[in-house]
Amino acid sequence: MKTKPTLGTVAKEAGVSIPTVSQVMRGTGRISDETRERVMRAAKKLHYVPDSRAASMRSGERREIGFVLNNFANPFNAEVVSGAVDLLENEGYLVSLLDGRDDPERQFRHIEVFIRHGRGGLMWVPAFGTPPETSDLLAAHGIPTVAFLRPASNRFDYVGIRNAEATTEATRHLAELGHTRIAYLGGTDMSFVRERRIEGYRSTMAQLGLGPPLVWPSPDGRREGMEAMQSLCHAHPDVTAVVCNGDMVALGACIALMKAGQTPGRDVSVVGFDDIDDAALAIPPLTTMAVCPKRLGMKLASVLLERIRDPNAPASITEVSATLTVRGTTGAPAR
Amino acid sequence: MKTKPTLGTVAKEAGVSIPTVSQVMRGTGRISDETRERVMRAAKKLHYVPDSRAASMRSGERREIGFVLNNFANPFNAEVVSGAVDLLENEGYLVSLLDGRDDPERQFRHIEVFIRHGRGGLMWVPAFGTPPETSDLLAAHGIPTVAFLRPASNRFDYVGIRNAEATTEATRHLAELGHTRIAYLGGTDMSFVRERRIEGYRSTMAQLGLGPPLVWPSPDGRREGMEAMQSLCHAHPDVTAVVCNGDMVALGACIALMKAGQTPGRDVSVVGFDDIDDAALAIPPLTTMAVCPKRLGMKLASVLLERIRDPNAPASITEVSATLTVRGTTGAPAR
DNA sequence: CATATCCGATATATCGTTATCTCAATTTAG
DNA sequence: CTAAATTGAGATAACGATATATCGGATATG
Repeated sequence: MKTKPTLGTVAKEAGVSIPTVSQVMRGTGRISDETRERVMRAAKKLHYVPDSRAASMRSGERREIGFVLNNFANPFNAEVVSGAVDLLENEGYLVSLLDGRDDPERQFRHIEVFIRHGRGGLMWVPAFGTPPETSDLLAAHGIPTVAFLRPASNRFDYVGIRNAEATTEATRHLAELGHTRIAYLGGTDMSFVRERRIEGYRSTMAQLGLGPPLVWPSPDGRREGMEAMQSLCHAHPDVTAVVCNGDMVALGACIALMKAGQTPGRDVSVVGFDDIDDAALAIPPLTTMAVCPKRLGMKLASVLLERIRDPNAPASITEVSATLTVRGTTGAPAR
Repeated sequence: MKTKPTLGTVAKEAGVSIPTVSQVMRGTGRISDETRERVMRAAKKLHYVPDSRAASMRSGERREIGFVLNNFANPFNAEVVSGAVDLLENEGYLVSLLDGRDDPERQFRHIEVFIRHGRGGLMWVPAFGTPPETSDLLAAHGIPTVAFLRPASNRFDYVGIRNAEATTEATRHLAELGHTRIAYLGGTDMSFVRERRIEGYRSTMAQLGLGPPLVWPSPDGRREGMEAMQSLCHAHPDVTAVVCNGDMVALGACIALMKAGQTPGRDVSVVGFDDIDDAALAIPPLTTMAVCPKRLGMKLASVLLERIRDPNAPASITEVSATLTVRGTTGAPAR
């Protein structure tokens, strides 16, 4: 048993022609019950599995999807992926993932890899500074593509979050509790997402007549958030509340506070963003702008499916709102 | 620009034959500098990307790998994947993931999907109760396969952890601190991994003359671990230390303790397993049996690469040790 | 000057499928 | 009882690439 079973070997085993086996396997054409039976037996005996690469060459059908994102390890992304994969799997699609690490050149190579390997659709979180080259490549191959979180080009569908609206709500929530020195914590470069979120924060600070905005950068991740919060507290001890760029940074900020003997929600208030699974479980549980990453992933996948179904429809824009979810890390400022 | 560029369209653009373009793209054969130049220009202009499906049909080369695991969301798995993907990416392979959810039937379908889509190698965490059918299928297609964590069949390579050795060390550590009522927390069905870990725990308890072993099941995950720990504490308030089946359960157990006003490492000691990134960051930081998931993933990938290189070598067994990493969640029992 | 060698490119067959067409045998209609 | 329709299957040609063989012409060899 060394050679892989093909239509040919099954046909020989069953004593019929190759097209006949093909038709039996797909349930098309006119086949007598007796022949069908014989072919099925032969296929089972040889463990025949059709080769979808060969099939898709001829038929043009592609049932593999690529997903380029920027940080596997981030739970927000993991949950988005899980939602998207669930939906696509049900429709008979196979999803493969590549980590672009927010590097435009790396992303370009990854997209090329997906095209090379015949993916019939792409989901993609475009890195900051993506060259038009990348979009041209996708367009030249006519690959159904949905940009996620950051719009890449108006040629593609886009699924994202109403960022400014969310940070506006977060900032207002803190102000209503009585906070006046509110900082923005997290993110590094001026990515599309961060820009919008800071915009919401800034404009609300100004509108409410609160002090000058204070933006403190931090890479994504629990440890990084912890370290950034430590340096922020050191540099600006008067800050009593922070709006965070993401839950991981927020959880890190809480760790920093607790290490310094302070209690999140009492001494300093913290608002996260995303509502990853761990947010509700943390001690204290994290107040956050919830977007339900799993649902977002399913939305993303369904937009892609629609695009595949109708490649000529005009590019769509889908934005979902985040909802303020008050838990334990926000409260009135200490006297 | 609607039709996807192929060797044919590039050949026409450059005014040469199809095989010539193919040779230029792959850098084989004898091609004059002038022709090469012309072909390259045409390829760039048309955004040509070779179709690896067509190529692999003819050449037999497969550079796609499948990975069937059982829980995307678990950070341990995420880190293993990240290690494996890093290594395979460098060798020019593309990895796709499917979540088998520990269901043998689902796994069988996933493996079939991977075969159908022409994967040239497979990494696989076999579900408990995998039927011989699954191995037969893989064998019939001659697909290089490495079983991860649980050996599926002696036909395949296996990469795993010395589980019994690790829980022996964990239990001994707790006993040396003075604990006598030590429970085992986590896992549900009697999977290969859990069986071995419990075996190490049981035998050490017996060897040290400690009370009857107490095994308390829990699904994987922070929340589940928390709930299981709560019920364990309720049913057996005399337990002063727990050996956990994984870090997520251990972190959940710590949350349960803190919610009950107790301090992990003072009132009750907790030992995790895996050493995921969050373990060191938790408050208090988690004592755990460290296996470095990223390195493990790379090991897994390298075994697969060797298997692909030499399909006829005898099946190998690779086991790595976990090392006790003492942090903040273990200490002498309270008076 | 005839023959052998090498260079640069093309012709052709093939991988495992599916789409389309053909075709003999059987059934139905008139 | 002949003509038309139906049935069940096979023949053939793609899909986009690669492997192998071929081939004219330039160059080198004896």
